[in-house]
Amino acid sequence: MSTAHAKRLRKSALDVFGWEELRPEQLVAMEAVMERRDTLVVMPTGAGKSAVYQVPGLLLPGPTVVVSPLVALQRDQVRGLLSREGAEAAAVNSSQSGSENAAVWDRISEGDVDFLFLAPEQLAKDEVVEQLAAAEPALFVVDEAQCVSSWGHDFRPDYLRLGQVIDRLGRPPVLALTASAAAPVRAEIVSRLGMRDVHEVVTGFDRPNIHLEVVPFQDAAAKKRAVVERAAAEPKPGLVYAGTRREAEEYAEELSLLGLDAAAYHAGLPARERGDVHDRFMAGELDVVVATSAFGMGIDKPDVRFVLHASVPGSLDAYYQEIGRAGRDGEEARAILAYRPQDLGMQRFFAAGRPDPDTVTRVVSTLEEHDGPVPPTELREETNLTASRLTAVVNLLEQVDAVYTTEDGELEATGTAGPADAAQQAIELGDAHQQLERSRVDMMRGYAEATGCRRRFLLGYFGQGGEQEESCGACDRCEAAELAEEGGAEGGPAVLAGTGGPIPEPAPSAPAGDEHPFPPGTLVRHEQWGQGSVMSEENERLTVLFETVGYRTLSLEVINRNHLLTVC
DNA sequence: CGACCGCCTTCTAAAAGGCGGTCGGTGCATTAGT
Repeated sequence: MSTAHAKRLRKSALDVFGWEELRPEQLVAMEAVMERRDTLVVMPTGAGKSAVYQVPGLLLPGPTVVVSPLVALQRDQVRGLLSREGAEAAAVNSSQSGSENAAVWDRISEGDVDFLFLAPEQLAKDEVVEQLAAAEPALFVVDEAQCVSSWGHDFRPDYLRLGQVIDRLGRPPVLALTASAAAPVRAEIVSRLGMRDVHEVVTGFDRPNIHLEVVPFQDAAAKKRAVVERAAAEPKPGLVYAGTRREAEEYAEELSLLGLDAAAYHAGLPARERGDVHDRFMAGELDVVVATSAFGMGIDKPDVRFVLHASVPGSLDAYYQEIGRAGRDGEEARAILAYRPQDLGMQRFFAAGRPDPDTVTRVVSTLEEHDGPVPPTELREETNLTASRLTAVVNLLEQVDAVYTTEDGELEATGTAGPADAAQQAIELGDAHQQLERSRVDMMRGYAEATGCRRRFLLGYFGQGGEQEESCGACDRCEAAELAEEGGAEGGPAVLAGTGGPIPEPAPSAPAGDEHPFPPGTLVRHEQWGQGSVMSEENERLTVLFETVGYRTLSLEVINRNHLLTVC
């Protein structure tokens, strides 16, 4: 049966897209889609993720809906498909006029569109969901699915509502695609989208051609000098990630003064300028782009030689995504993190974004005043909140069953708990999420301050710790360890540029005595923190992701002495 | 959480330090007003 699918898939891949061969993971994922299974695909960019929906999308009867986070990305995706003979694609978004969007809906009702691209905010509109339901989509794709977890909670809360949209569309098969997602992120994608009996296709995370390095600093000015010097010295082209818009502009300015073709990129720039920087970088006309986190999604430039972080990002997920833009061509590339512990402060601040208790209480009491369902727009006026802030609160209330959404997208209090209790529970849920986000910042710190192999730490975080050798040979820590071995006991654990910085502990000499029953991947239970899974081990310490409190690092010695963990 | 800005004070003068307030990252869509 699956071979029949495989044959049709291969034929369509060749006829329409001109692909002679499909990779085994692509084919496995496509077959799952053809069998109408919910499917989660985690593949590095450049591995042909889009093909996983493009090929089946043409074979399945009915349109394929693709949720895509950026309008600019949608335009490229539509254009790419239209260049294929026999593939009809369109988008509905606010960059097009009302009549243009109306024309797309006409084409859809006539069965003339194979692929429709939408942002989640479009799907928050009742009439959009109705028109879509009438077209009976054959497949619901969530592209860049890590956005569900990373943006859904505050920034773009409509991502958390896609599960309900899928319900209202009659639950077509769901295909979620992402380039990187640690286990808890994958679990959140699956649960938020309401995916069932999920077929997961996860390829390896390792990018062995990317050399990993962290350079510690205490002094801000010293870090800045070093970043400029390093960006100037590394082979080009490269990407520098700055923590703020202002820093991005300052670095770009300094690099330009050194005679480099450098440009800043952030969301505060005029759209024209952003497009211009993007195009020049892609065309190879720029040596360095200095950007905030705004730069990256949809960028697939093969020859980026280095990604230099002038400021530490807020999670290893974000860090991995950003360094993953280096060395797509498989040639040598470098990921360098200029690390100041103080820079974590801003990330902790960002991680604190949760609805404040007063707002939650206000929404609850306004809902209670109505004797039935309320349209969200009306609620927005009454509470005087922006759409995204209101949605973030409603998402929390819905999770604690204080609110539910009717068939036509209106909101109603369930009344199962009193208003005060409902608000309290929602606030606690918001706090729990905040705690998790902070623990992710701590994991980023763990990487930056790791004394053992960086790659091992990174892969451990993504749940592949067990498959990795002790030493990768392509990170600063492994190189330092080799040096120390060659030169006897002298030399220390690392040769560090910069001034000062936390003195790293000596590399663990780890005799044979580090046997224990908790290899990465083990499910464990802690008396206080409940169930969790072991993410990584380093330096006689285990990092465990607990379902309720996030990441925690525990010393093996203490675990053993106090019997803290039991294997589930 | 930490950096930065502007204001005030300070061993009656100019510069320096303390203090409080503000800001910091991602984008969709929509609206008001040329």
